[in-house]
Amino acid sequence: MTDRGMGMWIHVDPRSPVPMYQQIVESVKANVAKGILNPGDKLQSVRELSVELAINHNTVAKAYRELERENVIEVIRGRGTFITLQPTAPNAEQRREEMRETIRKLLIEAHHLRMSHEELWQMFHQVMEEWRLSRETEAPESTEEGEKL
Amino acid sequence: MTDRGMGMWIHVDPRSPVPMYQQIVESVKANVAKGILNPGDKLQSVRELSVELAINHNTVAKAYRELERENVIEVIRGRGTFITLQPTAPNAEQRREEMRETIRKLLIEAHHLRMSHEELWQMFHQVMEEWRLSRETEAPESTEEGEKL
Amino acid sequence: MTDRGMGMWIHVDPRSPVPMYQQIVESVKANVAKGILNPGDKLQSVRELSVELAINHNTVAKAYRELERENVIEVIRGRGTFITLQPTAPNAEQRREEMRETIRKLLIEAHHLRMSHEELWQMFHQVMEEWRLSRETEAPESTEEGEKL
Amino acid sequence: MTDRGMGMWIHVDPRSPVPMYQQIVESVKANVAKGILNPGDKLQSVRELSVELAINHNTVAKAYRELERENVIEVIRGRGTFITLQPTAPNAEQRREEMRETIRKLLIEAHHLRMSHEELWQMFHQVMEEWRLSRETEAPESTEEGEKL
DNA sequence: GTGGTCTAGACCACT
DNA sequence: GTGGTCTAGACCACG
Repeated sequence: MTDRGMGMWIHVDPRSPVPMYQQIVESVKANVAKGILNPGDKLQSVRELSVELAINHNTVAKAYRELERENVIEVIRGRGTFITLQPTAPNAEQRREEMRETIRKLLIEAHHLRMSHEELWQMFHQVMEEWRLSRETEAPESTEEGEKL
Repeated sequence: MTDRGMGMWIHVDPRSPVPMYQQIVESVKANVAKGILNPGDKLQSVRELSVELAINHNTVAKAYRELERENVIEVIRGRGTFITLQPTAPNAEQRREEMRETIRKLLIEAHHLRMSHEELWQMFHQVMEEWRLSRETEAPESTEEGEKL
Repeated sequence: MTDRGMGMWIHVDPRSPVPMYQQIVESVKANVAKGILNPGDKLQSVRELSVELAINHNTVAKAYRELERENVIEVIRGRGTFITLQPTAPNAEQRREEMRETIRKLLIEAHHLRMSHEELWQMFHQVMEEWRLSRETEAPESTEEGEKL
Repeated sequence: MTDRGMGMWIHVDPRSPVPMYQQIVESVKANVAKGILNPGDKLQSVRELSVELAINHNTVAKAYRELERENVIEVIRGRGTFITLQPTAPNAEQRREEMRETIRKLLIEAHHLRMSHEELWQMFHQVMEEWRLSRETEAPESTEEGEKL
C-alpha cells in the first residue's frame, strides 16, 4: 500500500495471547479476503518476512505451512510462495459448522452484554458494510507492482 | 433437565484444545443466555461440580473465579454460588469491539469458504432462529427446583 | 515388546533422507496397524520419547502434531497422548487415490526390474501373508502393561 | 502422441512437493513401462526438453543423469540420448526390497483407512487391469516417427 | 507433569 | 535464492 508493494499489510503483536504464527495466518487470509492480495501474487520469502516482522524465520515458516495446508498459498520450489490461483477450501462443511458455533457464541455474548437481537443484527449489518467499503477502497483494480505467478 | 435440577447441562471435553476451565465458563454463560439458569439460581459447589465432571477441583475453581470476574455469578460466603441478580457486564465497550472483530473474522472465513455475503447473512439468520426456538423450548417458565438466592 | 511395555517400537535413522519426524509418524502408524498399539493406549510423552530416541523434543512434537492431524492419536490436556478411541481418517478419498498412484508406481518399477505381473502379484501375496503372521505374533491379546485412556 | 513424435508425454508440476527432476525421471520411466517409449527411441536433448517444459536445463540434466545411472537411457556422445537397448536394472535386489517396503506401507495405510485386505486386494487388481488396458491402447505397435538408435 | 510456542543458529535439497 | 529440517534451550498455559 505504501512503500513496498506487497509487504506492508501484516502486523503481529508478540504480547498477544494468540500465537504469532497464527496472527500471520490470519493477516494473510484477511488480506486475501480484502483483495489486497490476489491469486498469483507473490508473498515475501520466509526470511524476508521474518526480518520485516523482527521475528524468527521458523515462526514465519510455520505460518506459511499452515496457509499451504489450507490451500491459501502455494509453494513453488526455488521460486517462492504465491497466493493460490484456484483456491479450494478443505473441510468446508466442518468449517461452516465452526462458523455457526461462532455465531452461537456471539448470541451468548450479546445476551451477557444485554444487547437485544435487534442490536446484534445491526452490528452484523454495520460491520459488513464497513467491510464492503474497505474492500472497495483498498483493493487495487490491478496490481502493477510485485512479482506474479 | 433431568435428575439434579441444576447440574446436568455442562459437558466438558478433555480432548478439546480449549482449556477445560474455559469450557465450563462458556457452558455456564450459555445456560444463562438460554434461560436454563436464571438470576438467583444456585450453582453446584466447586467440589460437587468437580466430582460430577470428574475433573480437578482447581479447574472448576478457576472457572468460577473467571465467571465471578465477569459478574455472571456471585459467591455468598457460607451460602454458595448464585447467578448474579443484577448482572452488569464489565468492559462492555471493549467486549463489543471484540464482537465486531469476531464478525470480521467470520467475513474472512466466509470469503475463503467462497460464501457470498448473502449466504453468510442467511447463516446468521438461521442460527438466530434456531437459538430463539431452543430458548423457548428449554427455558423453564419458572424453575421450581433447586435452591434460590 | 521387551522391557518398557510401550516404548520399544520406534526406531529412527538420522541418516535417512526421510525426515525423522516423519519416520516417527510412520512408526506409530505401523504399530497401530500391527496391533502393537491399540486404541486408548498411552504414548510416551514428547519429552520421554525425545530422550529415548536421543533427538530434540521439537522433532517429536512435530510428529505428534501430525499424528493428531491424522486422527491417529489424541492429546488430553495435562494427561498425555493416547491412541484415538474412534479413529476416523480425514481425506479418505484423496488418500485412496494416492494409494492407487503408489500401486501404479509399483507397476512401473516392476517393469524396470523386469518382473512380470505374475511375479508382482506373488510379491503382494507374500508381503500380505508375512504381515498377517506378524500381526498374530506381535499383537498382544490384551495389554496388561502401560496406562490406558 | 501428437505433434512431435516423442516429447508430449512429460508433465511436470512445479507446485508439487516432489522435486521436478524426479518428476521427469518418473515420467520417462512411466513412458517406458507403458511402451510409449521403446528401446532405441531417441529422447529430446536436455536443452530441447528444458525449453519445452519451461524449466532450467540443469534440472533436466540432473534427471537425465539419474536415468542414466538407472540404466534407463544411454547417452551416445554426439548423437543424443536413447532408451537403453538392453536394459539391466542395477541394485535389483535392493529395489525389490524397497518394493516390499512400499507394499507394507500400503498395508499400513489401508488399515488406517479402515480398508480390509479384501478391498486392498481389489484395489491392486483394479489398478493392474487399468494399466494393462492403457498399455494396449497407448503403446504403438511400432513407432514410425522419431529417430532411432 | 503435559504439550505449545518461540528464538538463534545450523545444514540440506532444490532451482 | 527458496523452503524444510533439526538442535539446544527458553518460557508459558493447563491440570
